[in-house]
Amino acid sequence: MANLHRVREAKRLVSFSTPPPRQNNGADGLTTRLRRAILAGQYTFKERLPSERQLAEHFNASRGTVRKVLQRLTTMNLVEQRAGSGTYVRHGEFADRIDIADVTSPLELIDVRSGIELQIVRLAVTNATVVDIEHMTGALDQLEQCDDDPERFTQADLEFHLALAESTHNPLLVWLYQLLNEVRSHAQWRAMKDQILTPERINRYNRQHRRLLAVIISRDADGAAKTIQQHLEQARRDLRGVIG
Amino acid sequence: MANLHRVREAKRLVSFSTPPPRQNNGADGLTTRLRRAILAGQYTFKERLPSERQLAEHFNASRGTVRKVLQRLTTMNLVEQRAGSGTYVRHGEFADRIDIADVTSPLELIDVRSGIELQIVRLAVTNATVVDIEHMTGALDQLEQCDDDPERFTQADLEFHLALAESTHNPLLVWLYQLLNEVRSHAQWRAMKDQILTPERINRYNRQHRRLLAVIISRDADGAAKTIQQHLEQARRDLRGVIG
DNA sequence: CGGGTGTAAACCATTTTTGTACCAATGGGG
DNA sequence: CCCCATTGGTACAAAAATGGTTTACACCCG
Repeated sequence: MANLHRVREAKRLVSFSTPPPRQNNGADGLTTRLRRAILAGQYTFKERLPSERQLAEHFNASRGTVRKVLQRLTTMNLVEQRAGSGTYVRHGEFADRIDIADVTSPLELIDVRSGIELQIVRLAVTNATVVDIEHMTGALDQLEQCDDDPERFTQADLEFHLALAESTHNPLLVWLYQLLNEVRSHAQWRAMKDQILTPERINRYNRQHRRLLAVIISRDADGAAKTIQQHLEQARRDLRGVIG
Repeated sequence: MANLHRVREAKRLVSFSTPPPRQNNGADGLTTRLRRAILAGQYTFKERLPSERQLAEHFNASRGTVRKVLQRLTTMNLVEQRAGSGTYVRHGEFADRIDIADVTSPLELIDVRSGIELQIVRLAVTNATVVDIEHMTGALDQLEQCDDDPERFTQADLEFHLALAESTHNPLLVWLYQLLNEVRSHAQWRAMKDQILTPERINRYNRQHRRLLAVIISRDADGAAKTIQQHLEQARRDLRGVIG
């Protein structure tokens, strides 16, 4: 105990404004470490990762802890355990956003957007505040000044729909929508943009946008759902017209 | 020393600016140091910071002092203490570098799932093949053998819904759904799972699952939409019951 | 002196981790 | 075909870590 005291006295002199260190290697720490490793692709799809006992030794933890970690990863659907065989990576079938973008057709994208955006307007009707509505109105004003330029229209359209998503006040929904936008820009969509976005179509889209904002302001849930469905159905039709 | 203190007190009474910074390791000094470290984001959201004893040693203070500091930080709502577990950062929920999973509440997750899954069943009705239906049937059979174990039920439920998603033959949709599953396990969901999944509720969920599969097989789009909406509405209700 | 502050030590309750033993399933080789 | 080593699955108790609490002591300063 006397020794301890001496050490502490010594440290006291060197004690700077150093913030204390963080600590790792609990079940929580291991979970994030392994999860990151898998998401980063250090273990490829269907690869068998080390046995629980090996992992335990490697991470200097007990098998019970490793087991808890693997269980969490299992419920995350990142990994699959087979008794007597091993633990296999279940993530990465579609390894990256870029890959998923490559295998996604514009029509498939619209199918997914339909689900997301319908939910967005539903929640927007109930959750949008006055400030949100101001944001959307501003974005819509900008949007309507892009009648002729497909490039600017695409950008402004994205802005408007993003403001719409944010008005739900659901961060997960916003996050998902931004993810979809990344796919959207990578997909073959860009190639057809110029073909699809004729001035007449842009005008029609803008009328739909204006109507959509109106029904949201009037808190008309059914009307909003109907409007967004018409909007996306229109987009789907236009797309089909260009493709086939 | 005595003089210095008296001067400080005098100044404080006259309420002049900036009391001389006691950069020492008193409770006050430690509070501001730790508070700054947390506000500066040196400890990320939900991170477990060192134990009281470790902090005490690091700051060359006694555990009692550290304890007082942490108590203040707790009342400031910057930090949360759990007996037997540790002290966790409660601040920085809306900082930039965080995982979306950490900031998503179970209710928000259900709102998003509603949109996605509704679209999934819609597309499943039109796109599911005989093989897909076999997959779903198999998953459902397994699901119904987990009446009593919340852990296994969660896993089997995930499997069933995944088969459902795959039956849409829309890779983007499947990819998105798997993304949601990762969030689902990270969130506070894990903590409530055992409270929510009582045997009766599991049974009710399974009846809804069975009905859902039936309407998909019979290609009844409206019925499927209605069923999945009821299913998620039920989940939302159960969740609300546990939370509030 | 008395009040405020910091230190030290001990003990409790809870949670987490570890250690251990055994079982069941898998897969390869004799 | 059977044997057997390896793997995950499970259960249980001991040990360790952690916050919660109390008590006693020392110091400083009004």
